[in-house]
Amino acid sequence: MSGASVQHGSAEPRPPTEPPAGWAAHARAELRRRGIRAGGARAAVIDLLAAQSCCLPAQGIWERLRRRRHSASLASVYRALDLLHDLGLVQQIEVGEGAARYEPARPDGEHHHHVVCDDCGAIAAFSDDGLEDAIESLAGRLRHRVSAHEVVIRGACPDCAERAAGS
Amino acid sequence: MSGASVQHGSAEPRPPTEPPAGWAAHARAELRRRGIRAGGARAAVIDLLAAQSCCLPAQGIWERLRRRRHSASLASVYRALDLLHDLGLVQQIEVGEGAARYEPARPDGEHHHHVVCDDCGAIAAFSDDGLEDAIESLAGRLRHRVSAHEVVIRGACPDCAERAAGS
DNA sequence: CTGAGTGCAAACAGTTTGCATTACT
DNA sequence: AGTAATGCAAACTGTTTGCACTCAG
Repeated sequence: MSGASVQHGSAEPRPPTEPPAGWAAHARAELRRRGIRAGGARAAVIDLLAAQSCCLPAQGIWERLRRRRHSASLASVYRALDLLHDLGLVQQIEVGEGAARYEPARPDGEHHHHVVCDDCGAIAAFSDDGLEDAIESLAGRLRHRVSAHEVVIRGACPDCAERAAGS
Repeated sequence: MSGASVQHGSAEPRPPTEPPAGWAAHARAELRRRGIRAGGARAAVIDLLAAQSCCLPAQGIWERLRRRRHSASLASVYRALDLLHDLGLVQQIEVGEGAARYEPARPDGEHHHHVVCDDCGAIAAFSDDGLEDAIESLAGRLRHRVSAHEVVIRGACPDCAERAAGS
């Protein structure tokens, strides 16, 4: 057993993780609770994020909204994301392509990290208990009051690796 | 033992890690080996990076060069960093402040990661064997051909945490 | 009715690029 | 001498902001 040891750890880059079930409702409730309105653009962004699941750049979110002929200005998308991020409802991720990416943050704290293909730039998600444990342990030893962490792994994705080896 | 278990693991955010000893020479040699010239700006950037040690943004590098009245255009700084990064001589780091940061990459592969203060934005370095082990193990289970990884931890730094608790 | 939310366009910051000039080797 | 490297300034990209308008509560 070695590759097989992947069970609850699920270190395999999974196909775009399933969208967090009640996230949209959760987010909306949170906004309402704070007396923040959510008609128009803000609501559209929430719905879209809830449907997608793996991190999207602001521009990507905006484009998708367009296609759904749910026009919203790019500025409003940024504002909505910024707000949701401040409320801890979405996580902002930097994979180093200049543009920030956003994805819903599950209320239960469950989360994943990302592998970025050196070659084609594809982004996949993975989660690994061993990694989380190591970080938790580390967090206890740091003098910082740790609030979050982010891991980015780089490497050729299966397809690109094969293509490179093949030729 | 708990905080004391920090030995070779050195999970403590260390004061700006000591600059990698012969890095400048190593970098220069590597350039020469490839027939790449390194007078002017490029050399200045190498020297500066070798002296500093923890990640600096491009602008910061440029400013420091100015102060040393070693004028070099910002464009050249970016070009130099880009080149060095392509050659694997410097690592590019994104801590999510919009600007990329750069630091010398040690030839022996030894490296550290960063903790960013949520409050004041200060960046500290740390390294942790447990974390590295977990990532190595994880890398083996991924289907990607892993080439690098980057961990960013966020949280209040000791000073800010204390200040927040104090008031 | 009233202010929070939105759209638009202009402003910004970081980074990249074209081209003429400089200076290593 | 010949060519890679540099400087300058303009172009680009992602993101933010000011202001007038609109719509949800």
